Amino acid sequence: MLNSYSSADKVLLAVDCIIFGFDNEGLKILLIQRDFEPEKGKWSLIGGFLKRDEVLDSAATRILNTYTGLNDIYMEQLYAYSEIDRDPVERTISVSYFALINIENHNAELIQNYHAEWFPINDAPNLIFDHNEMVQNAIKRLRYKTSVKPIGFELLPEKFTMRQLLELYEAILSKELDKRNFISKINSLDILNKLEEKDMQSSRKGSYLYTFNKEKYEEKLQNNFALNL
Amino acid sequence: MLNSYSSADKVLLAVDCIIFGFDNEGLKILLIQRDFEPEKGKWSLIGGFLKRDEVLDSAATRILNTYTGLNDIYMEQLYAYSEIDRDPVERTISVSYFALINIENHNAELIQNYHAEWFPINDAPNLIFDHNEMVQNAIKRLRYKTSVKPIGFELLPEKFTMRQLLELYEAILSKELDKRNFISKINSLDILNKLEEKDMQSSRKGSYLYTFNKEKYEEKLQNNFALNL
DNA sequence: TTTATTAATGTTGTTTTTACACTTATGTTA
DNA sequence: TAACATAAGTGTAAAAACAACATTAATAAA
Repeated sequence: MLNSYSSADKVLLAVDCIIFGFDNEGLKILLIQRDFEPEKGKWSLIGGFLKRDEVLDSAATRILNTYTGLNDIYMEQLYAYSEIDRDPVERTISVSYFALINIENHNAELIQNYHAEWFPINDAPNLIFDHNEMVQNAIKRLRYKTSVKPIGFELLPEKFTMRQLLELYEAILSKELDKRNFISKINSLDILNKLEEKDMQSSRKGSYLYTFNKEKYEEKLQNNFALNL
Repeated sequence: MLNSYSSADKVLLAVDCIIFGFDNEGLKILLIQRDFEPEKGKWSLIGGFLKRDEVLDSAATRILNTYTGLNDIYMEQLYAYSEIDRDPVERTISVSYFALINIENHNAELIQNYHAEWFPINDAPNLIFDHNEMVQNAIKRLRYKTSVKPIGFELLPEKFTMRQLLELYEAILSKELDKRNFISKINSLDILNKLEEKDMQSSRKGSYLYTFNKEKYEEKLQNNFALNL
């Protein structure tokens, strides 16, 4: 029985993560300042190499966990980048993943130790290799996903206001949305719980807080829907 | 200067192609009967290994060309499959690509020599490894693409009737479409040329033949659109 | 000339989407 | 404590898109 495809070439396989977060300033990505050559000191996506006994999804979650301390995060494979000289050191194919995290949840100390930092997506530094392209493609995918899955919620704190949700969608789609139409569309999805509690930070009147209805949310995650915003 | 990431593991990287075709019997995929171990004699997607000095897209077009003789075919990268034992011989990550070809154009002799064969998508043999899953995901992607790009046209002969186009879309979406609504939606895209010429095969009356308007077609390829069928 | 067959064509009711402005609640300030 | 300032909350009407549907037209064959 054959036990190798001996004539075929082997390559390094990397995983790079586009980690999206959202806070009151807008949509951000988590970047790291490389502390090794090549391109030491330059900004980069968070990444690492696939291990021999590891599945790509596991590598992505391992890498995310290493740099943020987070587990059980929504991640999705995006695309394999394979330009010959994309990494000048050695032929490396990189598979990109995107993750959505609540920006307040991550381990701040950890990311500080790694020289990682959040940047607004429209005001991020130039990145090494083909990472700029990876980010642009990830944004596209995020926009698309947003329209077929109730995915944006991963980015918000547990309790949030309608305004926060609206601003999140505006940041993802980078366009203004009509407040009333947005609210009625979201309500028609029927995945939110309106709480008694109000958030008094943002206004005199205060605005109601919402949480997701986990069950209905999971249900919608299964069956795609169309959310035309 | 660093010239290797010496601690990282290397793996084999394969490319597997889901090749869609369409004829008067419906939507089909091109499969090959393996003539090497493991799983010799079983049906499989057409695939091969990435070479050291080769980009994934090139590998995909090389493989497609090898088995069909075709060049300049629309191909798109889909997904990287990385289960540890997906290939029992050796750890292999496979990147799937899908291609759309006009079933009458390929080199029939070539595919015969390779023991390749067209199968209706709903009546294909069981495939090796994770190839069944790859095919199912490719069908999903094809359906999606169809709704945002005028992509299905790649599968038709140069001149085609509205009925053929309708049946192609019905096959891709696997549902019946209303003929009149379909035609008016297609016409609203404004990417077809209606010829004087009629196809007299299918009826006494004959039905007008159409070609794509290349320019407008290219234009639509840039800017996504929504085609809700 | 009749017949049989498929092609071609438009309208209407329903649903969805968009555009749009005033009132309410409440903390702050005079 | 009354007026004020601020953002929250709410509904409707017009326009656009969609879905459902049946008749006439062209031609080859009988």
